[in-house]
Amino acid sequence: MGRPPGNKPTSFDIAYLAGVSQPTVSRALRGSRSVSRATRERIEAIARDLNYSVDKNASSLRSQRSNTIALLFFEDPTPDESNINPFFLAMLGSITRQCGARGLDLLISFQKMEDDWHVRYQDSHRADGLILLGYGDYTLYQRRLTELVDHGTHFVRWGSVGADTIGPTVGSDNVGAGRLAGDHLLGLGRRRIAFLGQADEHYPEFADRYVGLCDAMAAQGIAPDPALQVDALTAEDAGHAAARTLIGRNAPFDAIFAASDLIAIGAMRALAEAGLTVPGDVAIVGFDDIPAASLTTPPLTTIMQDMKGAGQLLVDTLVAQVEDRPLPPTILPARLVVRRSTGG
Amino acid sequence: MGRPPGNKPTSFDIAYLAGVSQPTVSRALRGSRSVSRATRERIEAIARDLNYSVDKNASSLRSQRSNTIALLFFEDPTPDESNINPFFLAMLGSITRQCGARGLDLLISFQKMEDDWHVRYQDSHRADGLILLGYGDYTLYQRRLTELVDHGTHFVRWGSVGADTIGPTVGSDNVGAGRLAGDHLLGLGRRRIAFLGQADEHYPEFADRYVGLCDAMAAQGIAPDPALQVDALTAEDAGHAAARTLIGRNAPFDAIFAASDLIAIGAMRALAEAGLTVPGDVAIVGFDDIPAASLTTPPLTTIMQDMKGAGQLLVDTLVAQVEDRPLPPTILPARLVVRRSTGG
DNA sequence: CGCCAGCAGGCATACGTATGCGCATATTAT
DNA sequence: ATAATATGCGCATACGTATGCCTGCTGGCG
Repeated sequence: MGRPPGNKPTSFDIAYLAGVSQPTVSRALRGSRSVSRATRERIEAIARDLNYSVDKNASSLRSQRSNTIALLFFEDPTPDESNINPFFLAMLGSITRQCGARGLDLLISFQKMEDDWHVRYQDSHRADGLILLGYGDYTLYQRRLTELVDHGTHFVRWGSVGADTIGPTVGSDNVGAGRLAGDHLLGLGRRRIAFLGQADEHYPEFADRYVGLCDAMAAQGIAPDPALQVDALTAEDAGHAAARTLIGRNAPFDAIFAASDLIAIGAMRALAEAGLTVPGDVAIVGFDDIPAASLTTPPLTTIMQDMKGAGQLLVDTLVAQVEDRPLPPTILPARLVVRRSTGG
Repeated sequence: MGRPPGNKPTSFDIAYLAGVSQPTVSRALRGSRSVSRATRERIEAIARDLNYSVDKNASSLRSQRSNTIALLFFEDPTPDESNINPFFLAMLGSITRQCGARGLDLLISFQKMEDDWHVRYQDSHRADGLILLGYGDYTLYQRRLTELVDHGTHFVRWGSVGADTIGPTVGSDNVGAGRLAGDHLLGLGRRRIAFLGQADEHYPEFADRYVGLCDAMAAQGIAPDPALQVDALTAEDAGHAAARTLIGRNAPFDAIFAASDLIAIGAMRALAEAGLTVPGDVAIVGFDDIPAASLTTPPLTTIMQDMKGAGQLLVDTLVAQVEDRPLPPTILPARLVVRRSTGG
C-alpha cells in the first residue's frame, strides 16, 4: 500500500496514513467527485497536518499543464537599462493580482527584441501561454508575432486593437481616448491643438490617439494642421525636443495633447523655458497617469487607462485561449483625469 | 532503440535520429564530459533542427532543481492597490537581468503579509529559493522570516543589514548614506537639519539613515534635536503631513533630509504652501532617486542606491545558499546625486 | 429474487528527463 | 603479451503525480 512517511511528504505518504491508494489522494485533493466526502476530508486533514503541498513539477509533467503564464516585457533597446516604463509597473500589479485570483503562477522576463523567447516558454512547458507587453516599433514586433502564431503558441498582447492586428490583442480605446482629450480641450475654448507623438503605423497606439483628437476637432469643423503634429517617442527628452520643435515652427497653438505623460512632462519643461505658461498660454493633456503626473507643477491632466481591467482581461483572454475557447479581442475604455494643467 | 519522431520532440526522438540512447542525449545536451565531442555535436545539431527544448517539468522533477527563483514583494496593505513602490521597479529590472544572465527563471508574486507563501514555493518545488522585498513594518515581518528560517527555506531579503537581522540580508549602507546626506548639507553651511521619516526599530532602514545623519552632525559637534525629527512612512501625503508638523513646531530649520523621495516631494509641497523656498530657505535631500525626483521643481537632490549591484548580489547570494556555500551578508554603498534642491 | 445502474476506489501506467552502475572498446603501463 | 586504466555509452530506474479503465459493492426496480 505504500511506505511510511519519509522526509518530504508525498501523496504516497498521505495515502498510507489515510489507508487509501495514492490515486485516491490525488483525486481527493483535486476535488474529484468520485471520492466520497468523508474520505476527502480525512485526506485533506492529513495533508494539512503534514504540511503537504503538491509537487508542481510532477503535477505539471503528468497533466501537461503548468498553470503558469509568462509575462514578457520588451521595448526598444534603451540606453539606460534601469529606466523602465512606469506604465509597466501598474500593469504588472494588476496582472499579478489576477493571476493570484486564478491560482496561476507568473513568470516574468524582460526581453530584447532579438532574443528567441518565442521558442523557449511554451515548448519547454514552462508556461501555458504568454502575455506580451511592449512599447516600441510595432513593425519590428510584427515578425515575432507572426512566428508565434505560426508556431501555435498561446499568447495575448497588449496594444492597439485594429483590423490588421496579429494575434489576440487587448488594448485601450485609444481613438476614444484621443477624442476625450480633444473634446476636453475644445470645451475649454482651445482651437489650435498640437499633438506630440508618433503618428505613423509603426506606433499604432499613438496614431490612434491622434486619430481620436482629429475626430474631435473635425466634429467642430476644425481641420488638422500638420504643423501642429510633432513626432516623439515616449521619453521625457523626446517630449522636450518635440515641444521645442513645435515652438520653433511659429505655428500658433494654445493646447498640447501629448501621447504619453513623459512626453507631456518634457514638453512642460520646454514651455517653461520658452516663457509660456500652463495652462494660461497652453493647456496640456498627457496620457497614462503615471505617478509623476500628479507631482508636476501644475499637476498634469491626463488620460487614465483601466489598468485593473487590463490585467484581468489579459489573463482571462489568455486562459480562454489555452482552454481552447477563443474570446473576442477586447477594447477597454479610458478615463480623463482633469488636473490643473488644463484648468483654473 | 526508440520510436521515430512524433509530435513534440523528446530526447527519445533525438536519440533515435542520432542512433544513440536517450541518456546519451541528456548527457550531451547538459554538456557532460562523458560524451564524445563528435556525438555531442551531432546531437546538438539534431536538437536545433527539431527545435527541441528540454521539458522543464520533467527536468526539474528528476533533478529536484527548478532553476527558478521566486521574487516575493509585499508591503503594508495600501489603500490604493495599484500604487506600487517605484523603487521596486528598478529592483525588478536588475533582478530579472541577473536571472537572465544566470539562466534562471523568475517567478513573481505580490503578497499580503497574511498569506502563507512561506510554505508554498519551496515545498512545491516551484522555486529553489526566494527573494524577499518589502517595505513595511519590520517587526511584523520578523515572525514570517523566523518561520522561513525554521522551515529551512532558502531565501535572501533586501533590507537593513544589522546584527539582529533574521536570515541572509543584502542592503544598502543606510548609515553611510545618511552620513553622505548630512555631510553634503553641512558642507553647504546648513546647521539645523531636520529628518522626516520613522526613526524607530520598526523601520530599521529609515532609522539607519537617521543614525548616519546624526553621525555626520556629531562630527561637527552638533547634537541632534528631537524637535527636528518627524515620523513619516514612505508616501507623498505622509511627507506633506510631516513637513507641516515640523513647520508647526516653530523649531528653526534650514535643511531637510527625507527618508524617501516621496516624503521629500510631499515635504516640498508643504514648504511651498508655507511660503518657504527651496533651496533658499530650506535645502532638501531625498532618498531612492525615483524617476519623479528629477522632475520636481527644483529637481531633487537625493541618494541613489546601487540597484544594479543589488539585483546581482541578491541573486548571487541566493544561489550560493541553494548550492550550500554560504556567502557573507553584504552591504552596498550608496551615492549622492546632487540636484538643485540643495544647490544654486 | 435477479439485473442493471451508479458510486467509491484500486491498478497500471504515462509524463520526459537525469543519473548510478556496468560493460565493452581503446589506450597505456608493466 | 597481459593487466590496468580511461573513455564512451547503454540499461535500468527514479522523480511524484494524474488519469483511463476496471472492479466490488450498494441499492432500486421489475
